[in-house]
This record gives sequence, structure tokens and C-alpha cells, in this order.
Amino acid sequence: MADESFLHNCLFFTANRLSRAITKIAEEEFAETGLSPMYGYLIRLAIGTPGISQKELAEKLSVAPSTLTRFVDKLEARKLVERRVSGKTVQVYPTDKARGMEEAIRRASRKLHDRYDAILGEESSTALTETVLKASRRLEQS
Amino acid sequence: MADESFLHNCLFFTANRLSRAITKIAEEEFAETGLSPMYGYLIRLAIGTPGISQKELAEKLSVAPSTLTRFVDKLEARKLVERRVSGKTVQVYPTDKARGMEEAIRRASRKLHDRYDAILGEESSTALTETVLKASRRLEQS
DNA sequence: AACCGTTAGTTGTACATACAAAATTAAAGG
DNA sequence: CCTTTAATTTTGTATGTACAACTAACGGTT
Repeated sequence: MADESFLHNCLFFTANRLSRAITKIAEEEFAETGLSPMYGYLIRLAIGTPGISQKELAEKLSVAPSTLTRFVDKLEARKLVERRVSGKTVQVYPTDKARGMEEAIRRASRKLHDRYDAILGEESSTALTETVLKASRRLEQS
Repeated sequence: MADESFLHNCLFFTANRLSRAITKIAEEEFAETGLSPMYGYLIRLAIGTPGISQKELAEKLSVAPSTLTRFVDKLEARKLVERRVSGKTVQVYPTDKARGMEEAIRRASRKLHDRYDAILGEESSTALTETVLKASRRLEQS
């Protein structure tokens, strides 16, 4: 068997692998909401701060502005959020339909959390999430 | 400021964030090879085990088989690998052109590694990579 | 008030990635 | 040997995500 340690030693590789694994699980748990997890979180942010600007959404979700435009396009098409233009910014509001889904979204988040906690152990899972968050913050500003 | 702890507590979210951050850095460091990092690693695997099957490549890189087909398509189009069909499997061989790039790919990997080690600290970087690998393994088989 | 740099958002385009279904071929059981 | 089953790969299609280039609006300077 050839040497493949260069993969397992590489954070680029392992981080992407983790991301694919957890994304798959998250999609399964969010399936019953009819949303993918990212959209669920966007809606939660919009419900938490109605009128939040797209810039803020992009920052909080840490995606590129153009990506956020696409997300909001889709949610708007599904009548889950509304855009209101105010000068050069766009404010995003949840619709009643979105508010009606809030509980389901929370449930899915909880189930996702429970599921990976069960696999990884509650302690390690929390620790991992924290470590990963810190690392991504440091890598982002460089 | 509204509560956004549900994002920072969520491994789906933090793992994706890390993945995007490290991917960006990896792409920068691999830019001089003219390849994206995944392709670089695929080539390294093909050089390490000439004739490796696509199935094995997909497993080692932990991507879906269909994804691997697309990767090999692109590398073949660029004359960096050759396919040889053998029964129901396809064997992948590196071309001379690919071998000529090996050193550059290794250099890029090293630079990538050095760069995130510098940001995160060598110790934590190694620990993080290990933890992340273990977690992804566990999540994959569930 | 006309100008210019900065900020927010959008659009065109491209890439990585996946799933499901189809194609191909090997293997196994009668 | 023929039929069914399993394994490997490919193809069609869809989603997430980004960058670069563009548009529009704001804020300050002359």
C-alpha cells in the first residue's frame, strides 16, 4: 500500500472531508423541513433580526456576498423571505410562511446536534466545534 | 445584536467555514502549479501507485465515484493522466507531464502546510488535523 | 453642485461535488 | 453455458459556492 500520509496530514484534505461528512448528515436531518441547512440558518437569522441586511447575513454565515444574493433569490422565489431595498442596502424580512417553519427548523437543528453528539461524544463534539471555529477565524484573517 | 450562537455551536456550520477558509489558502498556494489542490493530490496518488483504480482513488480522496470520474476526465483532457480500461475497472496512470510536475506539487503542499502551521501554531495545527480526521471517519460510517 | 472614492448588491461564468439512473462487465449458481 | 446478481464506471442533472466585472448609491471634497 502506497504512502498516503500526505493526505491525512493535510488540513485542507481533512477539513474538506469533515465538511462533506457533516454536510451529508445535516442534509438528512433537514430533509423534513424541505430546506438545506444553510437556508434554514439564513431564515433563523432573518427571524431573529427582521430587516437584517444582506451584508450582515453574508458575514454571519461567512459566505461571499454573491453567494448570499443567490441564497436570497431562492428563498424569495419560495416566498420565505422578502427583500426591501433601502438606499444601497437590501433588508431581508421573513414571511409568515417562514415563521411557520421556525419550529421545524429548530427541531432539525436539535436533531442534527444530537446525532453528531451521539457519534462523537458530547464532550468531544463541543470541543471540536469550538476548536474548528477558532481555527477558521484565524485562517480567515490572513 | 441577535443571538447567533446556534451557528457557532453547530459543527455543520463551523466545519464548512473551516473548509472554505483552508480551501482558499490551499488554492493560493497551489496556484503556481496550475492545479487545484485536489487534482494535485490525485496526481500524487497516481504517481505513488501507477494503475490505481478509480474506486481506490475515490476512497482515498473520499469523494463520490461520479466526482472522481469528472476529476479524471479533466486531468486526462490536460494529458496529466491516462486511463486504461481493464475489465470493469479503470486504471489510472500518470503521464510524463504529470511526473514532471511532481516536485512542484510537493513544494506547494509544503508551502500550504507551513502557512497554516504559522497561523495556527505547529502543535495545534497537527492536533487539529488529527482530530478532524478522526471525527470525519466516525461520521462517515453512520 | 459636480466629482470621486467607497460600499452594497447583482450578474455572468465557472468549478467542486453529489445523487440517481444507465451502461458495462465480471462472477456465481443452477 | 446461461441467467441472475454484484461491482465499477459514466452520464444527466442539480446544488453550493466563488471571483471578477458591473451597477447603483452614499459621503466627503473642492
